[in-house]
Amino acid sequence: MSIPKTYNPLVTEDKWYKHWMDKNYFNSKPDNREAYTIVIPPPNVTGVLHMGHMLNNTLQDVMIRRARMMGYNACWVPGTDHASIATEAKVVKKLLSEGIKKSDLTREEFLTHAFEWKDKHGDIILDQLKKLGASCDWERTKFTMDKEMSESVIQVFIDLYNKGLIYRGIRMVNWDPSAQTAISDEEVIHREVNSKLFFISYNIKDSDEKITIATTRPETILGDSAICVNPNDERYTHLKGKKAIVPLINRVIPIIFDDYVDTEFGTGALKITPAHDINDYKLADKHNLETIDILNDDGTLNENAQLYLGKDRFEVRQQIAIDLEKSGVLVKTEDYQNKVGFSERTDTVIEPKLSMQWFCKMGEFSKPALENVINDDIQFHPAKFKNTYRYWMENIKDWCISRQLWWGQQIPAFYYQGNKFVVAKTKEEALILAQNEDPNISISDLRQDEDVLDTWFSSWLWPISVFDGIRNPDNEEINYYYPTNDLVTAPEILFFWVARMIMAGYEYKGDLPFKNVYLTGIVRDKKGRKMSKSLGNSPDPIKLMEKYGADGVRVGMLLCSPAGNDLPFDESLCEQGRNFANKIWNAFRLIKRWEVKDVPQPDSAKQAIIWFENKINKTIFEIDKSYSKYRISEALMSAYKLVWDDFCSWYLEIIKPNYGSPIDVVTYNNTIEQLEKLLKLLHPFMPFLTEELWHLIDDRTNDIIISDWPKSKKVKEILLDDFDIVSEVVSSIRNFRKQKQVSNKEEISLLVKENEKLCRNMDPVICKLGNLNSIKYINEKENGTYSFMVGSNEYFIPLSESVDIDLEIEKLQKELDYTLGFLKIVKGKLSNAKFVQNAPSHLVENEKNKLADAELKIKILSEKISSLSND
RNA sequence: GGGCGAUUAACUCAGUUGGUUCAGAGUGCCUCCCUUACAAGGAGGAAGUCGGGGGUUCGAGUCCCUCAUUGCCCA
Repeated sequence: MSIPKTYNPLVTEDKWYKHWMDKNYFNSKPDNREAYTIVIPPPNVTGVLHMGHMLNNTLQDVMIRRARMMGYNACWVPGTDHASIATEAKVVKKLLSEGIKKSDLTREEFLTHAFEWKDKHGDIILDQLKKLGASCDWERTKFTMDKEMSESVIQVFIDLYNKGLIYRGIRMVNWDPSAQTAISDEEVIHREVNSKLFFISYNIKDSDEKITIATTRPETILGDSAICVNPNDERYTHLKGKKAIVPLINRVIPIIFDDYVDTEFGTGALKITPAHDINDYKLADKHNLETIDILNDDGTLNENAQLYLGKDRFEVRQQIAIDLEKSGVLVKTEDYQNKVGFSERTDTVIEPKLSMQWFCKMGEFSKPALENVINDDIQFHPAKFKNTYRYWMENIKDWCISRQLWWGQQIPAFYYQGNKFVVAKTKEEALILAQNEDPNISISDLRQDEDVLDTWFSSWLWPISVFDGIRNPDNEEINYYYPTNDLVTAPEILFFWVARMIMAGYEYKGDLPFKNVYLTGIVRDKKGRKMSKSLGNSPDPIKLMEKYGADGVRVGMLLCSPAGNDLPFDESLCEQGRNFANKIWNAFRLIKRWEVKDVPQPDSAKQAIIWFENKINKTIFEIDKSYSKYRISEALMSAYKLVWDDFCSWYLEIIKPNYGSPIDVVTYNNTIEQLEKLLKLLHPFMPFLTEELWHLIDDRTNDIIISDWPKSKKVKEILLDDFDIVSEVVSSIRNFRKQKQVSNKEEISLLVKENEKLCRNMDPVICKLGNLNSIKYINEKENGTYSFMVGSNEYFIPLSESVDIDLEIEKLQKELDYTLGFLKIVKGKLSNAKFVQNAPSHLVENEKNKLADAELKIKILSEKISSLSND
């Protein structure tokens, strides 16, 4: 059989993914095994796969594949969310390009278009995940607007309303004039921008005096209902009881006093615009001021503003500055940096706006949600996020859950007789409730709330609703799969989503939704910028996978991604991943090309097997430990080094038969056994390559994806230590060959003066790797040789040519100096009475051993130097 | 402004309850080698005052204080 020199992932990946699907390995059904469950953080239906998804889903796939191999009933539930704002915006835009305006459509017509769009584009991202190798149970794929998912959402809304946890109220909300909807605090991104501070003077009524205020939003003076100063500010105390006149529109407003005002900022006089600033609103409430809303929903000015009717707020900001200047009331402008809120979805400047919205009370929910994270019932990895979480939970505010959109679950509130309303699942049920209030009401009097619910109001139920645990709280699936095990997500949505799922979990299941939360880093480019579509600095994951193979990209992503730390992505990481795949491929090629014969097993091979079995056992132990601490990149690195360094560079080199010679059966079989273990350890990271090799090793029907995860056995540490000495001896021999330009092909011999006990079992290994014809043990040092030391033992290689004595002495002197320095430190410790008294006895003992070793070594080195000097 | 982190080699990061030769890994860099699995490779090598300063301790990368720099969250 001829095997290509380089591994070609393209031909194997699709083949094996299809095979796994055909065998239905990803599918899970409740049985008597223990469940291991992950629910995917549902990507946005409008999304295409980006590097963040790659990282996130690779991690989930690693966890789920390992769990599957460990014998759990592994279930990874995939799906998407409906992303109301983003999707609606996309659909509106698409319709507009076809000449259709949203306002010309009925709600039903619009939703038909939206679902058409979803059917066409909504699953792109899920198909892309298949390329990555994601072993999701695709039969369970959910969408947050599926019928049963929506029913769960509505049921929860009604339930919370009936419990008094959902209410309707006028509040200052974050208004997105572009999407024309309210959004939650969490969807507002505050950014520092360069703006201007406008100083505007207001006349005082019945006086020649003026009062000057400073604002970054001059257009809002049209909505002013007071000017506020600090009662302790002596500049203004005489204005008590006076009124000011708003420039341009000449509205008369009171001057009020409140110590909220910072005397240092601006002029110390603050204009109050209750309808458009949250702090002003609070002051207005306190001082009973009028509220004048000057903005339309699209961000243009309305008739309350009196001027600039129908013009956009930013246009007005420019114009009003000119007009104020003309009127001589613009005192000055200053450059100013301030933070401005932008919509996460549309990147439009958010306007604080008073409006009637639906809110969900958070106070009660936050208690168990906080407590169970603090006490580690739910563990965060890394734990540092507990602090951030605690802070948020302790300062939590009610959640604005209504959105002025069509794409989403319509709020099940039915109005009648103006603002009276009832909350019910259907209009028919609502009618019964309404008739309790007023028997004369007919169904045609009922009008359903136009708004939909926030998308997060769907996704906070995700771990429950994907198993239908809201509608059927005691069904077999929810009882089996819930609580789920691990959640992998980005810290950015810790509050949006993770916190709220925890709340919903305790509310609706009385239990945590997941036991562990693994928070990934943010994928950044080389310059440290977050990868984003708008910056265009993100590589296309699909192209990366075509170039380096899915396995290569998976490894590349994981190599440098410790939990919670940002990942400065570089394509070279994927290259490293691809190279690793190729390395394993070639190790296999080497083994496979050997001719296997019933010949005696060389001692070197026998020893190598004993050593490598120990090494692999120790590494399995370490890998399992890393997994248990969610240090996935550490687990990968352990496996990487085990394969590359220990298996390829050491083990295979030892057992490799001479060119053209056959290998003995025992060694061969053992090597295959070890290789299979390695492939299993690698499978979660590199599913495609490992499945391919698994079947190239042997034509078999069982697959590696469902094979048993290797179990670590007891490790004989002493064997590993002995091998460390061997590798040091071999390295020294290689150095010798390099320095003296002695070819590897030329056999040499080695003499050993054993000053401290040496394990000789491994000598055949040294002979093999060093290409030695013999190792002889001697009692006296040999002159005229190249020499080196490992520990306190001396090694000599006889030379045909003469030795550079000065160089040898220099080398020895260097080592002697180092050892003397070391001795000094050890002696210092031991002569310190307090150390000897206070330190644990094993440490003192250790220092004594170090002292003895160092003294022996110094003695040997000194002798060598003096004998060389005398020659 | 309030809160929480971070600072260890050129880069990205480990370093557990303070205690072995503890200053590490991977990448990169430098030297040599197209040797018979792999140049997508092999064999070697250099590289850090653990951000600065103070303190606790027999002992500090690790604990405390302080300063500097920097990131994130909230207002």
